[in-house]
Amino acid sequence: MSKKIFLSQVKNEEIIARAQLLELEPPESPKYVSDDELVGLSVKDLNRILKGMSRDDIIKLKQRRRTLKNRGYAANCREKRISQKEVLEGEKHNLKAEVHRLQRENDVVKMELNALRSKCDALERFAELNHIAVPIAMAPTITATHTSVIVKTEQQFPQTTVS
Amino acid sequence: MSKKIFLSQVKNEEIIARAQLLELEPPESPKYVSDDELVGLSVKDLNRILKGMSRDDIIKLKQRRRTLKNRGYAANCREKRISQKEVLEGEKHNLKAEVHRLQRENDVVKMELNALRSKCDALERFAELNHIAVPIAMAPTITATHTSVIVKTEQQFPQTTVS
DNA sequence: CTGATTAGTAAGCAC
DNA sequence: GTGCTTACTAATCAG
Repeated sequence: MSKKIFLSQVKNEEIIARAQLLELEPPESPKYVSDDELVGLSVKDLNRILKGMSRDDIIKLKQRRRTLKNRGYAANCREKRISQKEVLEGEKHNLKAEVHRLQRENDVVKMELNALRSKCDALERFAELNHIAVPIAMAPTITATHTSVIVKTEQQFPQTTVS
Repeated sequence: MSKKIFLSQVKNEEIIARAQLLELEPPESPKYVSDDELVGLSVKDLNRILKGMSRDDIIKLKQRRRTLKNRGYAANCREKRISQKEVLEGEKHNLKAEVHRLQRENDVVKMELNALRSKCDALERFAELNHIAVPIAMAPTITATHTSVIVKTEQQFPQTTVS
């Protein structure tokens, strides 16, 4: 990849050539207006400069102003396009990070759930083995029907009844 | 929003004018080559056509070919740009969907975890109230230290010992 | 008229 | 020489 050097700002040497092409006064003349000046001029100031010029020169100067303005608009448009792309890429990057964060969080919660489930199962088996009847509110219930959860235990809860 | 109608394909009426401007034969002449033909020509076929032409005409025809090629390259470049943008937007959309899916899954798992935690707590309180000693493997342990988990119960587990 | 956007053109670069 | 990308121009549209 080499650095691409494109035609961007008009070279200084070209200013006179451009002015001559447009039949305007070269930089030496007080009537000469540089590109930067011309685009920056307010309509009021522009008319002040246009005073005393021939109709032809007025049309040409106005056209040059329009062209210069268009040049700026085009550059603006390109810059906007690039920044919009960067915004999209940034949003994508953030969403990717969020997905990874949520996946990690999910894994942690699922591990906690599995650990707690093992413990709960053990308590219930302990109760059953020792013939301890627990209140119905604490009785084993089948809750692990969510397919979204990774369940490593195939243990089926035995139904116990109140004493 | 009105439909923008830009200059795209060169109008048929302009072909002759363009040819005359380039000092080439108009469509009636057997030497005439249309834009589509010219860009589609292989170098071999191009040279066949160039045979017998003046040096000037050769240069001009080659330049026209290059210009036509550039027109296609530019269109191609624009199309690529917008398709890349669409790809980015699609990826962003998919990631958003994935984030929402993971958030829902997370909520489900957390609710299950909280429910199971309540049940486990109740079993342990029941054991303590009835002076039932459980094996150390099932003894309450403080596991809810993960800040990522929404815990609605501030219940602190009492430490029990083996019988 | 001003600003934005589009297709086309030429220049420059990489292969 | 071919293809791509860039800045620039003119045309066209919206406000």
